[in-house]
Amino acid sequence: MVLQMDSKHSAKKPTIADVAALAGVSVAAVSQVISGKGRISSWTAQIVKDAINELGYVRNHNASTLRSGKTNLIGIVLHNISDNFCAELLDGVSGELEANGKIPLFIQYGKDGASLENRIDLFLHLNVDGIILITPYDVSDDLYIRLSNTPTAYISRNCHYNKKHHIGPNYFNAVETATEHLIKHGHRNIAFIGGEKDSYSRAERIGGFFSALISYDVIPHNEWIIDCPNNQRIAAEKTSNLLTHNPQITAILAYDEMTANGAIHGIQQAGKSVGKDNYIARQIALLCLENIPDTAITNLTCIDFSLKEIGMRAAQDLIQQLESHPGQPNNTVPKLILRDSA
DNA sequence: TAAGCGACGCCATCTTGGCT
DNA sequence: AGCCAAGATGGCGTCGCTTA
Repeated sequence: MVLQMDSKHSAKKPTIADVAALAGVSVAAVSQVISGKGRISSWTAQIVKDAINELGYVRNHNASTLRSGKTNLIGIVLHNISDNFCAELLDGVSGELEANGKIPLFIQYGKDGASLENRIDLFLHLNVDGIILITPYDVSDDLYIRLSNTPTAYISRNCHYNKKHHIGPNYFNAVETATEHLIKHGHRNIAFIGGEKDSYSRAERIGGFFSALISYDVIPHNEWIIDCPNNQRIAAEKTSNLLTHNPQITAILAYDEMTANGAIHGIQQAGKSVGKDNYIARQIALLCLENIPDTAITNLTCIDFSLKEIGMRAAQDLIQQLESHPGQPNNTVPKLILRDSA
């Protein structure tokens, strides 16, 4: 019987009370040593630390959660971790959370909304302190209601900037900046290639494009705005066709990296080359509306949406909510990365 | 005034005891 | 036997008090 009790006792994890008993101090004193708060002499602190080492004591996270009401867990729900958009955002989000003592947990969901709601419910059952939702789409009103009692920051590709705690790439400003750059370098005949017709973010990009053209008194040509699926071959065909029938075009804005790569081939098929020199009428300036890393083979001028920075700002917004100082995340300013193509 | 301690509260889950 | 309310349990953080 005694042996059984001893065996059972030895298997039990040491608690703060065990540490206190071994150190000859109160539980409160041990707690203060562990947290670094309160007034404890260095002599007592050292005795407590020795007792902790001797027993192999580790603070019980569940008990700490019970007392403080905080888990320090932050649930990150994202669409697809292998997607560059999500990966870059996640880099910023997790870095900022860890720097503030939070534990990021992430989970991905499929395309169906039910799966997204299941993932969110899972985090709510885990009693996370807050949630960061990274989604390609705008969030439904039902989901907003479901998350209304949980501090949440939203990042999405197509976001409505008037919604609270919502941040995302500012496509309008990005394309406005890119178009201005081309106009300032003498281009008046600029085409826009790429994106699906029903895409919200494409509409936003075209809005920025038109805004820049109009503010510089450049006449927009609707027939030079070409939609295109995410397919390099089709982008090449459409670019070649456009340039063959409209030789006055001197610059192209490409929707994304795939479109830009297709456009390079299309420009060559039309008997021209990619470059900044629009005076000899044989070079087409090409500007990609998506960040292309320096390591890429092509040397394209492009727009950097600062996705890592967006992730950091969303995490900062969530931390402010947790500290009961809710603000509103400021959107990042897209940067133009100048290279050889435009 | 520094150092240390007791008591309380957190809250989901389990146990106990009383009642029908 | 079944149900329900009340109490106990787990480990920890912190307020406010006591002691030297």
